[in-house]
Amino acid sequence: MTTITEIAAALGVTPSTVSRALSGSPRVKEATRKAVEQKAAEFGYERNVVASNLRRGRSDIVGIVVPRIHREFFSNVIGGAEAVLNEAGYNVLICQTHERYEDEVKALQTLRNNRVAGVLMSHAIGSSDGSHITSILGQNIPLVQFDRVFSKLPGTKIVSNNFEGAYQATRHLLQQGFRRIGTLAGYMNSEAYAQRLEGYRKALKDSGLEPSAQIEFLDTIVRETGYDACKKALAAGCDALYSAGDFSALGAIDALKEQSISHFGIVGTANESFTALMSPAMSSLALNPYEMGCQAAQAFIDGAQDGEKVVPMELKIRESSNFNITWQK
Amino acid sequence: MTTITEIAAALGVTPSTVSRALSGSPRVKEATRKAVEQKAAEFGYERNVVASNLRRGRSDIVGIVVPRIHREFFSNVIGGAEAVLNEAGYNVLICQTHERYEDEVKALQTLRNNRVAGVLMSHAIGSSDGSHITSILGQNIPLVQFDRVFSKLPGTKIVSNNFEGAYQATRHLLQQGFRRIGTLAGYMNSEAYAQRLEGYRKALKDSGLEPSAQIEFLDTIVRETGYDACKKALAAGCDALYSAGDFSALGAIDALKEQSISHFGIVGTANESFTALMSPAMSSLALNPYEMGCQAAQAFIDGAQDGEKVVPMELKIRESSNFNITWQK
DNA sequence: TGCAAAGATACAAACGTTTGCACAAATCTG
DNA sequence: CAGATTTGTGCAAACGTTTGTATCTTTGCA
Repeated sequence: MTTITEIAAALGVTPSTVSRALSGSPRVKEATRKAVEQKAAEFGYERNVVASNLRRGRSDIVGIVVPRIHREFFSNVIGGAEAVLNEAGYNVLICQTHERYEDEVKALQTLRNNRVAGVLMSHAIGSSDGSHITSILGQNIPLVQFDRVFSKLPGTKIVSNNFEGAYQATRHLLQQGFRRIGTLAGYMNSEAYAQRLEGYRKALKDSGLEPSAQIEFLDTIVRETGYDACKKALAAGCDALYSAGDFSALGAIDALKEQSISHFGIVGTANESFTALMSPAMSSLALNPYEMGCQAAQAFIDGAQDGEKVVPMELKIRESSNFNITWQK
Repeated sequence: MTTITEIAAALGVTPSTVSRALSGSPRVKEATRKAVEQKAAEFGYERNVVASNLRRGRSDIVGIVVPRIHREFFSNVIGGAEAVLNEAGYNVLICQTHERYEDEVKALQTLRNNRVAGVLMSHAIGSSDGSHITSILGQNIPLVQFDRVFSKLPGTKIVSNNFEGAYQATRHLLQQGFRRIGTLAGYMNSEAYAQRLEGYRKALKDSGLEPSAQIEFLDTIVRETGYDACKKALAAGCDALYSAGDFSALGAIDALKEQSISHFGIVGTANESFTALMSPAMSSLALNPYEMGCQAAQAFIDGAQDGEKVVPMELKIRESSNFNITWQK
């Protein structure tokens, strides 16, 4: 690997001049810049970013921390963020927390130790308050949160209109004719889930129905827990469920198919691609992950001011919320 | 951020001693090591990996290059690799190529410039020979390829038994009673796809059938091209398709449902999760991505010797390959 | 007790870049 | 044309570690 020192030697100038020439400083003659650029090309020079980062005290790497990359939602956020960041000259270091607090701490430490330029993150279910985040990142590493955010932390937060969305989804079920609607509600240490629960409750109230803790199934976000909760919902006389996640809705459908239930509506959340492909197709409250990723990246580039940006959700109406549905294997 | 120099000063020793103490060198007295470790803990010291990497000429980051992370196959490979690599003290830098040669070149340059410890990759469809890979990475960065590999390149290759798998999948269709079986065949600059095509052909020949270029639909890996190819297959009198990918198989199914075809079998490849959830459920030749990721990571850790490791595929038999199937919307 | 061997630490250079400051040359001003 | 300003380059330190070599201190053994 050639260095700026070698280029400098070949041209009879100093490394400083080469450095300035290559980084576009105005303090170098146009002719020298040309000469340097030519020699650099000739030698196949590429800046040693490790040295550069050490000297500058920061890197062009932006860390993205997500619970799991294979969730479509997150991989699409990453896709959006990456597109914007690459365009702006940043690279992306992706860390998974597997929903565990310990892994989240490790990931943040890794990113800080690598002196990343910033962090975009969606916190793990296992981390119930954000104090570790700021204490690890300190003052110098800008933070942008998306989807699952701790609103008391500094920096920009990119969120969905969870309250509105859940309200619409629940109202849609009511309009279809369902009357006793339960919810698979996720974890309450996540503000996103808490807001969805509130939206669901508001929709019930606005229709003159009283929310009941008996049919609010907390902490259900995976297929298995969705299955279990749905059985309880059936026992409790529900005829529909608004699920704050698609996988728990899938589990609920497992239960419905198993018992060949009729007139039981389901709306999930996230619009994972399987929802459109399964049969009957699942209605789902779509997030807009790619857009959220773009906005998170842009917020970082713009300097991560405090504040919240809302990306709207969109209800995708399919067969699972049709009143006349019969669930069969 | 505290440095080893500060710790050294606080203890009245030199930075070298601190460095050695913290990195477990046998050349420091046990008492000093204890003292150093205690002070480090007290100061909340964390090694500046950027400086460390510069000095050592390499980092603990392993680059993973994939076409797209939101393909389940790849995100699961990444998951497996990450598990093994984290365990061994490495971090993971993920790059997407979006199937484009130019992006692949950029990704590899980024990784090299960051002095990654190694690269695990699955090449883009757009890159038709691997010469750029070795020329960018050079001698010092070990390379492990997985799934889509260039076999002439040095380093370990982790592959599926594509030939065997496609042979079994096609034979399964034959055994079900299908007689004119076409294939949605992917891109021939990828050895994995080429081998699947060969396996398919062999299965036909072994049943006394002659492969025909007319019903081998090359370059079809996405939903749209699968749809188009299936229409041609129907026109050509096919009664089944072995598809080298799941998304093209999905497109084919779109065409079958549109025309309410009966007795037409489909087997896809990759076992994306939607295949089991859709209805009728799609038979698919499952890869073993998590295991491939683990093996790729392990091969890197073990030193990336030349050679090939084969991870077996497994045929998941579902409804789409049942002879009596009728496709309906 | 003396001397060699081993053990522990210090010294200093190096990794490759960036950047404040100094300085020289070129240009401008009156 | 002298002095002031601008422009272009060099010098040298710094970023925080790591590591080969040198130096000093123990320890062991005769």
